[in-house]
Amino acid sequence: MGRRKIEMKRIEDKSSRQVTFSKRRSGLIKKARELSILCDVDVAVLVFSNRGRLYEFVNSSSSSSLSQILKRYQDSTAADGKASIAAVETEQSSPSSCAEVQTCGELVKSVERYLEGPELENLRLEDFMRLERQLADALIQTRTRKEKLLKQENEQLKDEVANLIGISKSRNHKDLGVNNLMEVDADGQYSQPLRTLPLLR
Amino acid sequence: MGRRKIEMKRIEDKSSRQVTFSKRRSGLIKKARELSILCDVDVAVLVFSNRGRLYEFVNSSSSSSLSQILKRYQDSTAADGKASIAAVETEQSSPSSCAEVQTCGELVKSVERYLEGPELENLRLEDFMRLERQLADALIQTRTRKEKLLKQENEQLKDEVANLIGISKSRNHKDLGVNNLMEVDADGQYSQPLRTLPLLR
DNA sequence: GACTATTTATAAGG
DNA sequence: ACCTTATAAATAGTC
Repeated sequence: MGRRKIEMKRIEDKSSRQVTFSKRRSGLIKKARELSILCDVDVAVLVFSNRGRLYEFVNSSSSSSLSQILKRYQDSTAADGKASIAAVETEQSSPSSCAEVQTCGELVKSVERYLEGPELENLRLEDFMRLERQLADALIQTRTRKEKLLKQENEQLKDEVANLIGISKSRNHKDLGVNNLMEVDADGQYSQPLRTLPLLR
Repeated sequence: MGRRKIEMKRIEDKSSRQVTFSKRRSGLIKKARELSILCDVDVAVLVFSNRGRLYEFVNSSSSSSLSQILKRYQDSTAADGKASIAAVETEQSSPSSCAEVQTCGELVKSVERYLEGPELENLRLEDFMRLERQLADALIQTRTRKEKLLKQENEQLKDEVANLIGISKSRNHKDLGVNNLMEVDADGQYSQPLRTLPLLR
């Protein structure tokens, strides 16, 4: 149904996959609504984005058992009442202003869900052995990344301090230009001088 | 999409409503499958005919939470004794011989996705600080649970060994019944005697 | 997000 | 319930 026929396989380009996801998701939900109206039947559609967000359609006159199940599900997932609340398509939810934070929150949420859920009781030893390894790995990677960022921040701050000191020192000079400031900065850690510095001249 | 445009309201003629139901239902499920394939997301579609039959689509790699919901739902309907056997339209929902393992796998998957994804580059320090805490907590809880299970297993094995080599006190008794075995086991760690033990008498 | 060339879904009819 | 076909609707590519 487009300019070209497309192969039925995962769309590799991330951007167009996202676009298609958005279009087809709303198409699917529209069709679900039409089916429920035209044929007077109960329909539920659940779509989970890769970020863990839920888009759903459930016609209002759905059987109580179904809506109860779904409600229970939403309650369990909407533990923290912020952006993690499932986006409900019928109400045309607003997109998140800060996807990366939500992504982080999503991971945390799924960890919490996992550790708090009733499934926990049913897991076997091997599952916990495996999970432990995975979490340990994730923790290591997270710590590595955190420390890298801490270090970067540290060096930026050092440079900033160095520059500020240099500026006060160079007050003795007649004509301190941008080029001089850049030389002071040079320690190979970042390619551009702090943007605020030129303003201090 | 037909010879004529139709009003979006319940089709009154029973026969054509049935025909439309059949056509649109399969169309909806086809679209659901395409969405799940093209965009690599989890999709579930549930359609209940007004006779109570369930037609569903759930892509096989669905998240545990989803399949658990569906499973719970199916259990609840089966218990009600309504339309006991769900009619599965096209794709069979994931057989998942062991839902809890899938749950574990799902968490791992989301951790991996999180740590491999391009979003990682956009996160800020605070996100990693928070994530580290969460992962550390999750790790502690996982280790606690793992060790508890290890301990339980250990004690079960000890008892099993004790029973096998006849070290248990009960050996001195003439008539060792199940009740006695249960007493031997009693250390508060598990409520039932091992099912295999009675066979060993 | 809007536009259209196409493909796809499907309403009506056989 | 299955085939056909005219037509409505969805949507892939594009800007």
